[in-house]
Amino acid sequence: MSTRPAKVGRPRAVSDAAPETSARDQILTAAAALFVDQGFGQTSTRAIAEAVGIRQASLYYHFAGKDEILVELLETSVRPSVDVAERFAADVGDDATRAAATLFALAHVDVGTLSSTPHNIGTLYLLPEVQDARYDEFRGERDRLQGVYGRLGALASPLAIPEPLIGSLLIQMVEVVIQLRRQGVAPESIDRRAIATSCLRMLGLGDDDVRAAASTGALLLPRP
Amino acid sequence: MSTRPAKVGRPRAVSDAAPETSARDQILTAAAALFVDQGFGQTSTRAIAEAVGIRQASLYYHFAGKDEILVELLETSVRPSVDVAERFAADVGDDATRAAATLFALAHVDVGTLSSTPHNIGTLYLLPEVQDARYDEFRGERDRLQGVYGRLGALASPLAIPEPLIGSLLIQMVEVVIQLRRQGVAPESIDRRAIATSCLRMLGLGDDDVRAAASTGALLLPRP
DNA sequence: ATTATCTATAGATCTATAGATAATGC
DNA sequence: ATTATCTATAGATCTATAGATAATGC
Repeated sequence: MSTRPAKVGRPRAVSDAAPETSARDQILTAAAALFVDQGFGQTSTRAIAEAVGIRQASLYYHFAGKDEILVELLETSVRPSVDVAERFAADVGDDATRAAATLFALAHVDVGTLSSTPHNIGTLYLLPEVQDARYDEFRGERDRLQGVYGRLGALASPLAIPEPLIGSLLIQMVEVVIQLRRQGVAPESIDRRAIATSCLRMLGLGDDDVRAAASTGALLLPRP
Repeated sequence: MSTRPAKVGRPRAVSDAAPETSARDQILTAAAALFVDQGFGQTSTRAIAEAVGIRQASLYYHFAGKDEILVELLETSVRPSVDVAERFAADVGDDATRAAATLFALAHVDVGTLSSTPHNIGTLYLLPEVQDARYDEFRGERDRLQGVYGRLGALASPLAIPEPLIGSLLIQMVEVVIQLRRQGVAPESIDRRAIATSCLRMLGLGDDDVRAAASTGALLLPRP
């Protein structure tokens, strides 16, 4: 049997439910769950601390305040998506067929991510508080993600839809997952392929092109 | 010159900026603006009162609490949409062509409504607080709206996308307006037709069918 | 008498800081 | 000595109620 590493610092008053996880991560997880279902302003530092099993004041050892917790949650949720998107988009050049396949793959991955995230964390982006200047950096990353969707979509589409609208519409379609989960749909039952192909159809691709893009795009997906 | 009607009740300490509007409506408007851009939990009753130009305690003469204000805002924002949707959908029968035209018209109207609403009030639906049982009735109305979109979409589409996903996707596409406005796009510059036709393409309609549905659907629109 | 406001305030938070304490590390 | 917690609390809110007041209505 594994003896767990002895812990530095005064022990908690309430015994630690997840001793393998760092206190910092425990806080992030608890806060995410609360922000998502009660909102940011409605969630007190006390409620977060209680969920973790520490005293309210102990939060401040790890974070300067509630804001900092949200900043961290937002950054870590969007950064990986942007990285994937820019990696995918790098190889596309200006080939419409390839753009369509890449877009399929990107949408498929993002739908998967949004589906499997622990507490429907995607919702955080919808919080009104995120409009505040405090979260500019996060919104900047989001804009980059939307830019990638817009460029791929404009390239793949035979139509002349303005690029900013395309980007917004595509992201919006992918984020239907957030609303489905809110409505109680089981994350495993969400059909990634159906959503990704809907994106392609929205762009005006015909049946055959959609099918081709989906097959080629499937090859770009990470090993399942 | 019009002499405005004498006012009952103790006068306000601060002079009334919009004497034509009922206090109740002034409160709703001010609260909507604040909820939308700071969030519900972050908005204090004091802030609302201050925006209106009354004392914090005076709010309670008109509303039992902050919740009641949000309830009222949600109800009045969704009810008209549901009414329009059900009126539109009533005449469709099971004719796919007619369903497509009706869906075009419905999407066009809703995009227009979301575009022209004073404070991007559509955002309210995205507040996490709205998940609470307190707002069940509102969510019920929303579900009806989504149901209409789903039925029309399923009828119009040559594909076999599951109806619940169709409804969610269509509403989601229409609500791209909310995100566009958040991103600073001018409401007048939002292209209703482009969004409504995107909905039809997403369903798998070909170019000709989309064009036909848009022309027929345009006839269902209220006089502009 | 009724209406719509006001002033004042109780009681319940909530955030953030100061300083103590109980572990391990060296 | 360092780390991660604790206890205690100041000071700033915030919500909701009680009761007074300044208009109009009858």
